[in-house]
Amino acid sequence: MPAREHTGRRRNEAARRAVLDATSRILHDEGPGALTVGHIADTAGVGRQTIYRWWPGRAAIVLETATDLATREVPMPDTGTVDGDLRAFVTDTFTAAGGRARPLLRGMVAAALEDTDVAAGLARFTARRRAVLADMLQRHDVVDVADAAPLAELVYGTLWYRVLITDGPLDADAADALTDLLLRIVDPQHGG
Amino acid sequence: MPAREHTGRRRNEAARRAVLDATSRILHDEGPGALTVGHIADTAGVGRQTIYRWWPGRAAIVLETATDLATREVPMPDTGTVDGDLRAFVTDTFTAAGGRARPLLRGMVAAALEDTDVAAGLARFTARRRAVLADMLQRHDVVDVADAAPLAELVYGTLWYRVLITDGPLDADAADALTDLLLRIVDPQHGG
Amino acid sequence: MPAREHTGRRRNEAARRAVLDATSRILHDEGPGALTVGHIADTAGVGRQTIYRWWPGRAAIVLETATDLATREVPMPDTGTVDGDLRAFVTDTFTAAGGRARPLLRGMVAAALEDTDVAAGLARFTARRRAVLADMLQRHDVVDVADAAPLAELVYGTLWYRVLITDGPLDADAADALTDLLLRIVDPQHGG
Amino acid sequence: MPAREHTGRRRNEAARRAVLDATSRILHDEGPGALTVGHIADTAGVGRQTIYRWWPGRAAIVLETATDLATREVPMPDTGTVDGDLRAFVTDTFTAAGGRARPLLRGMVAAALEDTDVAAGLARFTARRRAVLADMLQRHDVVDVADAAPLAELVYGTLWYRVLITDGPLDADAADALTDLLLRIVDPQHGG
DNA sequence: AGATAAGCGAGACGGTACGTCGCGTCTTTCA
DNA sequence: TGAAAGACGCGACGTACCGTCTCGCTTATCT
Repeated sequence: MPAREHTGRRRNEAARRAVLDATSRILHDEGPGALTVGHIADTAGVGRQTIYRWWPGRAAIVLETATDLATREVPMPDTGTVDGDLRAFVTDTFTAAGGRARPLLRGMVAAALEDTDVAAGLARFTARRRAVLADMLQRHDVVDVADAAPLAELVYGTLWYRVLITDGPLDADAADALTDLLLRIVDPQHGG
Repeated sequence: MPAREHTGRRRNEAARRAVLDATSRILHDEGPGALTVGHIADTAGVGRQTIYRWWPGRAAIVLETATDLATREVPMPDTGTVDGDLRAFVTDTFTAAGGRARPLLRGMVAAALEDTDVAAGLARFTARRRAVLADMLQRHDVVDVADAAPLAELVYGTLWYRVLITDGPLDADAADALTDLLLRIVDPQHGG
Repeated sequence: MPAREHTGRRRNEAARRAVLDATSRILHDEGPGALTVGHIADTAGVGRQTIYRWWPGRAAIVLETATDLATREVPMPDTGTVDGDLRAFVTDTFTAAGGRARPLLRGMVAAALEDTDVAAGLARFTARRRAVLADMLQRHDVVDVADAAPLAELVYGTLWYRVLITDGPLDADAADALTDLLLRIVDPQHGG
Repeated sequence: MPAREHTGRRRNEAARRAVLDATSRILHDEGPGALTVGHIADTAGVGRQTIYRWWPGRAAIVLETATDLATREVPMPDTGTVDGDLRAFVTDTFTAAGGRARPLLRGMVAAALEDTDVAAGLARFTARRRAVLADMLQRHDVVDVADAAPLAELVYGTLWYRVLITDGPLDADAADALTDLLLRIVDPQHGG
């Protein structure tokens, strides 16, 4: 009586999900030190070889786990104003990153720091996120095209800084405070 | 004729320096993957036990190496204007972090991500750096007390984001661009 | 092209043999001081973990090596007389122990002296050897049952004494001399 | 307040005794695995360097400890008969070796097996003991000169065999049994 | 329908780094 | 000035993971 149906000579999608879930769960519950390939395999109920068949190593698993999760979190807001859109986006982003995803983000950077391929993947992933935010900003004429990218970098710089360095708060209040600050760049009268 | 004088029953300061230097050199020349305790010991010409006698593990060595180095880099500027002081400080900080110290900073975060004690040390270290910058900003009346800390966080957030995530530029130009952006918060007319 | 065929998830018997052979060779060629687990592993072309997977430590390897070897050395003689059988057995035993096996026997005792489990194994091994000799003696009526065991002990006592303490000769002459002495116990007229 | 008076520039005899006593006590109470130079030094209340000033290493300490002890144990009997003298000598020797000295003897062989100098010392020591017994036997005309040495070897062979291999009994009964056996060699009528 | 092929859980394998322990040497400090 | 204290360079210990491999099985696809 197998715990998971065999799929014969086709890749077993359930096994893939089990690996990603196990990775996420281990990082959250037991910390990054417990994230070994063997432990992932055992937790997922999967053979180690199955992991190496589909991922080049532990780092790649973390990257895929994190990107899989992060992509389907932050929707694109449309409130009609820069203020509203930016505030909504930053709030969504911060609360997502500050919650259950936080250990995953930390794990992703740890993986990137010891694997250049993963570092490249992380760079690509974050570039995509910044582009989304920059696009949103440019929809509003008040923001110069030249300003959009730097502003996006300030948002994500603050986010990662708190995730990685200070373990600082990433909630609605933090998002509001940062939004206020950024709006004083976008619209100088704002902070008046 | 020993390569290094014994100091009898006192800690050998030369051995400590050799370990920190070896750590810095390995991170810079061979990358983080080569930073094993055994390799540090060999490079420093030191027994492994000597390392474990004084440091709890590899992570702690990296932390000490980085803090040792980083503390004696950025001097306190005094040009008389916010613009001048901030620009000078950010430029010094960025060029320091963007040069030889970059692999060390990356190593420090890698170490912090796998050791809570080191994470606390890193948090303390970075808090000290932010405080220095915030103090500087507050010397100028144009900056509200409440604004100083957030501004400092934007500076270091950007710095670490580029070091860790995007491997982005950290030079005088990058410092200028960021300074311009921040001055639009400090002094709304500036960006006018 | 691997130097040794993998056997998948079954124990690799070739690796086991390589370890035992390496142990024997090291003890003989380089002495007991060179018998470290790492050196055995390197000589056998085996990972250290493979050794620890199957043996609790160096001592157990030596025990297995020695018993493996010693068991298939001394055949059971059958000349028809006590004199002939005893002489043949002692000669075979002495020449075996006095030749290439000598460093192995010394190593086995060294191992037993630092590991109680190995000591028990050694006791069992030697008891078996004594029993073989005692059985042989009892096949001849001239020897009382009560005498067989003590006589066997005299043989092996002498053997081990020379191996461990005096490094004395263990050859055909030594075997003859001891046999003569023992026969004066078995058959008082003999020495007359 | 030192536990032991310093003696200035002369060797401190009390320290030597403390080391030998500590060695004996550790071997007896904690087993051979606990016999490290550091532990001897601590137990003796002596600096490690003091040990290395007077002994070449751990093995030499064990050798000296054991010879020191063993030499002043077995007196020379004189009952007037071979039977009486031999029985008394073997009994004294066995009970001495079978009691508190047993771990010391085992330690001495362990030391000899890893140090050729100690092995030579042990060979010398045991040769001396055999000579004492052989001399005693030769005082009685019934024993041929040629027989004395082999007989002595049988006695000590049995002793060490039980100490090192079988952990067999070494008491008055064991001594009696062996003596009876040997007397059948010395005097063929004896075993009638 | 039987043969074949690929994925799977399992676990042994050759390696490498870990952190600890003991060795024998060295210098300082104390009495 | 000998001895305690203890740091040092060295190297073996036993453990934990890594990434590779073979095994014995299951299921889908191809003849």
